[in-house]
Amino acid sequence: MRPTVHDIAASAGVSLATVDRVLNGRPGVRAATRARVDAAIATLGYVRDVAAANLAKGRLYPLTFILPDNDNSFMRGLAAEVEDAARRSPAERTVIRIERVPAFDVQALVSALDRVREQKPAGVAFVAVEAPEIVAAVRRLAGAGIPVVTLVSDLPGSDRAHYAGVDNIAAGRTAAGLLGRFVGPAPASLAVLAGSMLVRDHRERLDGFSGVIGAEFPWLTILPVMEGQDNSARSEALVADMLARHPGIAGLYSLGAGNRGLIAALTARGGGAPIRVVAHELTPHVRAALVSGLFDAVLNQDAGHEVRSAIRVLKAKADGVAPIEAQERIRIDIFLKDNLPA
Amino acid sequence: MRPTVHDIAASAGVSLATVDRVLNGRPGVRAATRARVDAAIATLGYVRDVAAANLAKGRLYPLTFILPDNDNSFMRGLAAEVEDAARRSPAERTVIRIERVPAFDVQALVSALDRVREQKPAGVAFVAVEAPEIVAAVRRLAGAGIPVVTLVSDLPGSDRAHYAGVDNIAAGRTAAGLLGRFVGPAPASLAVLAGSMLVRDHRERLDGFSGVIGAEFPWLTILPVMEGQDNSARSEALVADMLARHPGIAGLYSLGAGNRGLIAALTARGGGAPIRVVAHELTPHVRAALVSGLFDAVLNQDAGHEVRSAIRVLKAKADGVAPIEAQERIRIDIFLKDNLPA
DNA sequence: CTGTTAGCGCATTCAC
DNA sequence: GTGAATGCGCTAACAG
Repeated sequence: MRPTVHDIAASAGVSLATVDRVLNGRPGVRAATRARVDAAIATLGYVRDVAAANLAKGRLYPLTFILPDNDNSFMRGLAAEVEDAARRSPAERTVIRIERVPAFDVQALVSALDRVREQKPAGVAFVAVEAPEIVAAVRRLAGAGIPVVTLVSDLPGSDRAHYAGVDNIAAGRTAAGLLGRFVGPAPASLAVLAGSMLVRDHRERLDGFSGVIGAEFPWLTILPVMEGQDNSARSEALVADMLARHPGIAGLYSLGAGNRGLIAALTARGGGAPIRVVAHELTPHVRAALVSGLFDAVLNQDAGHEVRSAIRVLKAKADGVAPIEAQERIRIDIFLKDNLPA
Repeated sequence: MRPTVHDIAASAGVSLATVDRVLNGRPGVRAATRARVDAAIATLGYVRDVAAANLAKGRLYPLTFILPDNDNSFMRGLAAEVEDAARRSPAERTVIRIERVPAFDVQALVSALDRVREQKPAGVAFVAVEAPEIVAAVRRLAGAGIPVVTLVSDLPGSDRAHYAGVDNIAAGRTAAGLLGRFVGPAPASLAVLAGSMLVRDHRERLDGFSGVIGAEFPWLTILPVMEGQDNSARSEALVADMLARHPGIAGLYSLGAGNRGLIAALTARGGGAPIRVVAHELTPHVRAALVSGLFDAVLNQDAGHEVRSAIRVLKAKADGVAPIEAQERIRIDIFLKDNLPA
């Protein structure tokens, strides 16, 4: 049987209350007494029963998720996962609030972060936009003792406690490793379709991609990056134009959203030498393109994992305990048509 | 505030004990009374606090893992993950026992399963070997009300409650999708190194691989499968011989263990046309081969995920609740040198 | 068939 | 500074 507070109280010759004071580092215990209790804890190998402690405290974890009101498939899926988690809240003693902010709007995000801070939640998760004002807002939260987790897009150099998202440089490198092998050993050119070079994920993916192509596939040329603003119509026009002007394109890396437009342009093109395509995020349209053979591979981040991980980490931080590191690393999932999930 | 058993007792005009009987489906309650309680539960939107229930029950989950005493890297890693989980036991109310059995020994596994059944654990996880005797032993466990989870290798057609492992047919298909694209559009031959066609994982991987090569890369020929018995020396000899006799080999799929021998044979070969290699399980040797460029891609199953998933599922089954499906699907991780985990 | 009561392991009043 | 008593939400004897 595991030792309980009663056992250590008896063993140290003190009362439950004193044990509790020592356990929770509260004042009002003489150093000598504290030492006796600590000794008992150590020799008995006591470990506190967190569930019982939470029950006694009636502890809840109010967590706030700040999500952009973007309406692309990925963000909708992310929001759905948060709502799912909210549905499981009772069992996990969490109380999840969702705040919506306009996408890519630094001021709106700053005021959301400040507003949320007033609610004094046990933790905050948000999709970061990179700006000094945001770094400062996160610092204010951390200063108020509220742990912050960045979701999907990180904010390096800030006081965020954790990043629940993929390594985007590795993602770009991986895309290059795949595409470089797919197009073969003959000189050819590669097109890149991004959303915007202003967001960190996209920049990192491009950096990783360019680095590996340059170093390991030097016979391949990367054409000037198309910035489709994650918008389908714009992406379609850009890609159609690019395909018309560069018949030697053997591969294409789509590192942002707006894949509907890309698919349309590729479909319209019809014949010609095959173009190998690697894209991001397994949305329904992308999935269809994979199945039809239009896309060759898709790199995906599992929004459900990211959300559940963010919650686990925030709870752990709120309790002052360490999360299981290996469990919280978000993988880059690679899908071919052959390993699509049911 | 969430409604408690007291609230529904008051609302239904009965005592706590009756509420508890209804909640836990125990006998000794008149249908009419039961209905009143159910109604109260529904209208108040009661959800039971599992933590409190477990505390009251003093419930522990004795779980037994039966692992083969194989000493390849993967199985050692798996065992280490189980031991890690055992270390976290107190916090999760689990009591984890590990039983070792000789690898691939049906009789030993059967008697282990029967022996474990006598201990009446709350659940059993084991690496299946396919045999009717094993199916029968699992049936006996299920008959005794003990949920069984197969780990790494499944036992279809048995009463196992869940399979914590990857879809090996999909893995083989994925390997084919990668290798087929890697070797390019010219006729060539592919070599396959397996452990043994007697184990289900390996058969399934080969089936998936052959299917996709035949259907989508018909210009590629699969050479007769080499069976290295997951043994390095034997694998090395087989591969060296194969390479010497078939200079047209453009790709190799290693679907079992024994990769040390494969690496030795490939290294000894030296020059010649490049051979693209896809292998399984990210062990230290395989990782090094990936980094050096000898291997192109590795399919991996995360043993830590599998163990944690098995535990979650067994606890859920023991409680008679449904696990989060999406969380329990074990993915096929694909690694290139570009996305190796730290 | 139903109700009363005493805990599970811990935190928190309030006295001493 | 320290201790005794009470309750968190639920289960499990034991009475009736």
